[in-house]
Amino acid sequence: MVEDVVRTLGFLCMGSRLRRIGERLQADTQQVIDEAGLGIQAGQYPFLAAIDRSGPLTIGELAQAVGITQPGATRTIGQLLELGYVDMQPAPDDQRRRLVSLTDKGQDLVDHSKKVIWPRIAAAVADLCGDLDGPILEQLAAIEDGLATVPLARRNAAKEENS
Amino acid sequence: MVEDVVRTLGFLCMGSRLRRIGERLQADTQQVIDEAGLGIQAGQYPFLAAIDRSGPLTIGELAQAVGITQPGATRTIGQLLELGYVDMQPAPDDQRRRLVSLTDKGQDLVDHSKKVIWPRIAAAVADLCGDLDGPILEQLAAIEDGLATVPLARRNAAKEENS
DNA sequence: ATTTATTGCATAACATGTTATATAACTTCC
DNA sequence: GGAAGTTATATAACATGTTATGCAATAAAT
Repeated sequence: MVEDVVRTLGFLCMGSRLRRIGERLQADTQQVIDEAGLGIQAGQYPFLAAIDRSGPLTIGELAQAVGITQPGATRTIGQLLELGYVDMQPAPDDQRRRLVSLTDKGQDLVDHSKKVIWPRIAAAVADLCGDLDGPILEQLAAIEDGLATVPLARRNAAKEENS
Repeated sequence: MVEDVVRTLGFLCMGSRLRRIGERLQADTQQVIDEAGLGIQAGQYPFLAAIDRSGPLTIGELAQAVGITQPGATRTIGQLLELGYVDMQPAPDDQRRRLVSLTDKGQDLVDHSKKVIWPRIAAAVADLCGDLDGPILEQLAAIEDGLATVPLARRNAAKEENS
């Protein structure tokens, strides 16, 4: 058994730690999405959600909304275009800007996700860390331990069993 | 001004959120390292720290210690070999395993880092989130806001000014 | 009005994580 | 003691983030 240095070093490795947990959480989330048979990546959802919430947005606005850089947004939107979930058109008043909107297929996916998948994911994550409190390092440890014990995809069933 | 969807969606986008914050924290950490004139990447430090703490480790043990997959460890150790901070030799009893140890240069870097850089980084991160408490989503919001207000690299100076 | 600066997006190059798989070295099991 | 399985590492292929930079469209300046 090897010591987990990143955990041991605490604040010093906070960046690595958060990234690592984020990656695991997102991988677990992906599993939930896949089990539901939806052909989409977890990282693409925030883009669809942003448009659903705010109406058509430009690439730059999407990058801001999702909190990544513009080239990253350009790439993900390219994927969503390929998948047929969004549509892109030059803004009428400014030919530089590209307005990205949901297609019917994209809106259907969002509507279905809102009903079926998003609540499930949010509930599973809430089950994992919703009741935590206290210093962040302790909460992160609890989250890592929790994920190792019961993966996210098993956390809805567990809740339902209790009802 | 565009709404931050990832923040708005809370638990639903927790994975993206943690990753995003981790990436920013690590970028800020890198800045501190660069300002100190050290030729090393933030993500390489945990490997050096792991060997420093536990003595020579194999690639697989390093991967475990740092919490990434083995190919990732292989690559980072390759970089550290190039940089001359570590040395790698087949284990005497098992030729498959490669024992990675610190070179003198690597040990010097670790010793210097322990004295000068690591406390600085840990203090800056502690300044950012050490006093936080409460639900994780609130703490994450505070961390993001805090980073946006005063980047990590400015957080030691600020502390020292008060003394 | 035409030059100059700025803005918005695309693209290239790179960083660093992942999964899948090949290969060599050890173990196991008749 | 040799065949078959297992383990440790390396490598390839891919995902998804970044920075740097080019180009076209717009805005600003003289």
